[in-house]
Amino acid sequence: MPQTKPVRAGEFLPLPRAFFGRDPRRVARQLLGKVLIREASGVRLTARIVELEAYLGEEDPAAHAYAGRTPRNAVLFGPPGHAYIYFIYGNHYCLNVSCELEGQAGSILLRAVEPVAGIQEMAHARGIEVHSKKDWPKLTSGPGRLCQAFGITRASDNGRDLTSPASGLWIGDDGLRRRAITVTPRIGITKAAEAPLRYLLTGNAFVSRAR
DNA sequence: ATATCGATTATCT
DNA sequence: GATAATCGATATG
Repeated sequence: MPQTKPVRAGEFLPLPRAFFGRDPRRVARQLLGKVLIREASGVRLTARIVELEAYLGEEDPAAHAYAGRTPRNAVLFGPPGHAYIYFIYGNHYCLNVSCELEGQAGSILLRAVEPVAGIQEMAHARGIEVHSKKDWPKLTSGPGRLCQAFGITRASDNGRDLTSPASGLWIGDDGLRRRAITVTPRIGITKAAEAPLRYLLTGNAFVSRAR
């Protein structure tokens, strides 16, 4: 679903529901280069999506939906384009976007974004100081980091509609034409660890590093 | 530069 | 009781 309508600088168009109502592998590729937007109390944070992973639902042993629908993963079984947020390792939140048609439970894990606007607000939320651009990757390079930078928690944001600017957390298109994509195995998992389902912008300095 | 480890809780066995 | 789609600190080369 390529962007055709021109967009003014700093302006974003929301993505239609149908954008997310497809195979997570296709959605993942098309989501690279799009922009995550948070608008709360008059402040706007934006960051470009540079790394993500596809999870294939009930057929994917690494997916939270593998064991079927539970209270925790219910959002994944609902309509596409919504935020599924989970808490991990007793410390961190991670943000997913639900994909595929209702009843199927595919999703995309956002692993890294490149800060565009609201740098100081992100630094404050992360509890760190950024003195120059070389510090920016510490803000949002990693699934836990980007959630902290954007103030995303399960309590505040699970189930949010990411296609709607009114929700205060959404994904927009500014018309940028992305460059090449690199595909690798997913990071940090033990089941189905070899499947090539991690997608990143080739050469981008804000992707998370393998641990 | 890489390696190892502790934090801290929801979820599952 | 064990594990987990992580991170930051510390140790070591």
